[in-house]
Amino acid sequence: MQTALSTSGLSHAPSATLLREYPAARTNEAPILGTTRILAKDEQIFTEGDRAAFFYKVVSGAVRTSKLLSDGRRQIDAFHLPGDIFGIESGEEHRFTAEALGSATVVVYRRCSLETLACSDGAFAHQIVAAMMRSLERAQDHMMLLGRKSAAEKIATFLLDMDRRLSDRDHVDLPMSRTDIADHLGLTIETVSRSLTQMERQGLIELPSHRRTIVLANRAALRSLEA
Amino acid sequence: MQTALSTSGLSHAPSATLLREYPAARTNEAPILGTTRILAKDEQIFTEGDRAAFFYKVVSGAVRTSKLLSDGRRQIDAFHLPGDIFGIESGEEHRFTAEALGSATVVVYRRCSLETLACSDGAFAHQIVAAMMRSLERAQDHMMLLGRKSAAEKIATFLLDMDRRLSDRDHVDLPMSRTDIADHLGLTIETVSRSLTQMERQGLIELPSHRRTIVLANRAALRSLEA
DNA sequence: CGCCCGCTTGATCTGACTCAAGTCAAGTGG
DNA sequence: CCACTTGACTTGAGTCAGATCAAGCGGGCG
Repeated sequence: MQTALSTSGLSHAPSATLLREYPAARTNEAPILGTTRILAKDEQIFTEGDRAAFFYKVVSGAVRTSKLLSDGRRQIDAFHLPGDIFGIESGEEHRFTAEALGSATVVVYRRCSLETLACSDGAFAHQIVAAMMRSLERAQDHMMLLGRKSAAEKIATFLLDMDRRLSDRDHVDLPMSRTDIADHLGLTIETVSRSLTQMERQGLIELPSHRRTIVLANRAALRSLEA
Repeated sequence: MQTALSTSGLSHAPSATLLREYPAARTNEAPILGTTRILAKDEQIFTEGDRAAFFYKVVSGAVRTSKLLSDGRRQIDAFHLPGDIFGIESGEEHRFTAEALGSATVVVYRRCSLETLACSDGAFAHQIVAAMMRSLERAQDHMMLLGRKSAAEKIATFLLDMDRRLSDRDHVDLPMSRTDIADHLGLTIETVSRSLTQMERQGLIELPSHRRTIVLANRAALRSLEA
């Protein structure tokens, strides 16, 4: 598996760079090598209950990790954007399903057990632990949102978060459907739609195409709505 | 680094034993020493924004960690029971408030930075990482509960979880108030109360004293209610 | 060949109505 | 007295059903 010549200028992590060496063939940079995998829209990366032999880092596109209840109700715990690591488990099995939101590319790393991790190369271990901590912090903030915020507050928080993580200047191009947003925020698709429409009426946002581009016209007002 | 002769018989963790050496004076057992601290009911251990110089393990009693919204709405992210570790942060500040539920005892450990952690003693680091992973897994399961479960399902899940974690045979002695339960499950105190009353009417539980003792009369039915 | 048009499809939006959970205000009992 | 329960009423968000919008497809035709 030969790596493309140029991964030049691909700094996709907004925060600290994690695991720089995603091209598969770059040997000796880290104790664990990664191979890239290209995914089609909605392609499944792993399911709840799968043996957790690997973990992943998003290179391009976006990934959702979700859980299902027996009757089909779904909770999307997180959206993973370029630079984000997902699929780390302490047990033997994946506790989520991971699917590509659109077409996407991920790097696959062989799982290292927690024991191995702690003893292995410090810098590498540190990156993994940092990714875990970030997941934990996001999950904790999200519990506040799910348990205590109103629909409008949830949407405002979500939009500002997406803006921060993937803003193209003044607008956000969401990689996910309304259904995904609803299942992430603990709402229904109708409530998501109505909230967005109302925010547009109030001049907080613009929805130019009835699709996935959203212009944040008044970030300050959104922030005050966030609660 | 000498290991102690005897960390005799003090296994309070229901799961894998973590950090056995809480008595303060036992030197040289681990790279980080713990001193015990005794807390009164509702005493604050740290608040959101405090410098995160220490982390903690519950010895006896119970602790809640919570976040507040500007208008006072509260979300309790977790209850910590004997053996549980809380207060680990990746940043410089605590992101939660921690308070004792009743009178409680905790061991205080000096914080080690993530960098130090990764390089330090393998067994110790492993215990910390395992505690973080457990927090993450609990948070993830709790997001499913907060986002997608009904009031009855939330209560059933909560009761079974408490039963598992501190069951005294057939009944549970809850260490927290209805208000705490409500703020943990994303409900109001009235809804918690009504749900419990209804479960009693249906014969799923018994509330002998109108207080914090709950008899789980029909665990199987509770489990099917859990969704 | 390339364009237009009608049809289909998938996603989103909207309106009318329902209901689970919240709010407010008394009780109750340990 | 304080934590908890209960009842009466309200409401935010869900459900159901249908409309709208934007793409994509395929065939006929200039």
